[in-house]
Amino acid sequence: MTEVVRVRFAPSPTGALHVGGARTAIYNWALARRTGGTFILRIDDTDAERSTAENTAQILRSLEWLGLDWDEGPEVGGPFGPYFQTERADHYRSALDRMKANGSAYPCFCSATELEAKREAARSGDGSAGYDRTCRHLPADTVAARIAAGEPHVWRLSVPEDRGDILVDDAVRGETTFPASAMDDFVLVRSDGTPTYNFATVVDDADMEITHVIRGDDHLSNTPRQILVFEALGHAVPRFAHLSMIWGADGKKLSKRHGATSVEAFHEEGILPEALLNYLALLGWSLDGDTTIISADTLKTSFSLDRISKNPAIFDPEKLEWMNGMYIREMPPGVLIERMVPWLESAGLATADDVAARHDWFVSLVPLISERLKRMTEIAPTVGFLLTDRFEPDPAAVAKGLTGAEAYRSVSAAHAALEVLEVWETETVETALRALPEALGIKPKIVLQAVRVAVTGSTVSPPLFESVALLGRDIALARLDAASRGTGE
RNA sequence: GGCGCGUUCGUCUAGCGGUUAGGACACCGCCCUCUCAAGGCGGAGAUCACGGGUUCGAAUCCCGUACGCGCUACCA
Repeated sequence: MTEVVRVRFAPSPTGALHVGGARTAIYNWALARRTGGTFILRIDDTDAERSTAENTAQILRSLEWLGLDWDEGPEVGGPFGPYFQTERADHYRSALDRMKANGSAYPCFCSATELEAKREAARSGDGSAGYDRTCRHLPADTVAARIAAGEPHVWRLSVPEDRGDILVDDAVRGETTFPASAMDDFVLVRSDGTPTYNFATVVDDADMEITHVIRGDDHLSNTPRQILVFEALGHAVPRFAHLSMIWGADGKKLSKRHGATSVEAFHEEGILPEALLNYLALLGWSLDGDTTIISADTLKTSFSLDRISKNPAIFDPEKLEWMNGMYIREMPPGVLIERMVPWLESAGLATADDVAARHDWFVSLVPLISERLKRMTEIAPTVGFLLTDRFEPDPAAVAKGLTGAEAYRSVSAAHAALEVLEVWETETVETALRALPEALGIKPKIVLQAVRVAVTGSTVSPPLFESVALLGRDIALARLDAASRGTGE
């Protein structure tokens, strides 16, 4: 049986796309891509209070940034639209009509205070189902009269009396059964006519012919209820896969306290989309237990539901950062240069035109810095001394490496040695500077650190000789001269 | 309270009856070295939550306990 896979990611636009949602999206997308199926994006915007168009737009941007393209949904449309729940009222209405017709839904006139009391009673009693089904067996004419009179009412699911325990066959958890007795006649449609979550998602999943529901763990307990709705609708039940939660380092729900949690925030903090994708994919799924660097292409060919782990995972920013560094290091120079541009621009160090104009210069810069970067935000600080027109040595660095008689002698000797170079490139610079310590009778580390601080303004920098070469004769000499006189440039 | 899920190095995980319990991040040491990194080599780190079973043999199968989490809403 070769069934066409149709999966969906259904975020609620009540906030930005956070890492938990992103991982859910990744798994859905990966399964669709690996199986040649369809990845659907649906916006669960039924919470009118908190849903905003801005959030929706941001979620779409985050998904795109991660490289998760959807086949049906906002902006691309598709044959099963609309893809915003708020635009699907007629679908919920007709689904309810079908359920009214087959007797699987009934109106309930109980007031909020009555329900509260019933809940109390149920909970202090044997703990079984919540609602006591008061309105389930109301005479038909009574019901008709009360509705005609405009009495407020909700519509509830009529859980079949003869329904046995409900089996959820979950791709990650295996088979779990829920006693039918624990299922109450929950609300499908509110008194204002809007559908509840458990109703709307099932109607949508059924209408959109979703075959696999991959979502957060928090929905596992809702699944038997949803299965009941699928059955009432006479629709086949999709396959489920419930993902464990992602926690913060303290084992608590991930929140701002733990640093960045939204995809957008990681972007702003210099994390690469391929690194986030890789890290998140591996947080709860494994290719083989040994491989840690996994590309989107690998995901597309090798992702499978049966290698998703059951246990909750703690989000580890350090590993993400390490991974990000890996991706930066392995990136071809030309590509890294392109990716650097926005960061250079926002730091005011260079424009795209500058980079294009000195392309070769930037290409030779890449190997000097790429193995020193963990985040794109570190680019500006590490190359700033090469590009800035307002060179300001770090006072602490000066105090440490450019203070005292030996340091000053080193710097002026360096100036003298470099000044006479006929060819200004890494090799000649290196030869000239390496000869200094012996000539001056000063330890190499002292000499070179003094030159480093003078030229880069810091005790920590890319390789010195290369840096001096890239900086160019005029600027390098000017900085050495300034340093030897203890003034600014 | 009821129902459900989860529990392997600090962290992410491999493992699916017989392994010296493997890998990765982080950590420590050494090498490399002009700083910082990167890289190489090595190390420490897991009584597989606990207690009972089943079995010749259990991290792996069964039962229970503890702890954590979720659902139990006219939230999603």
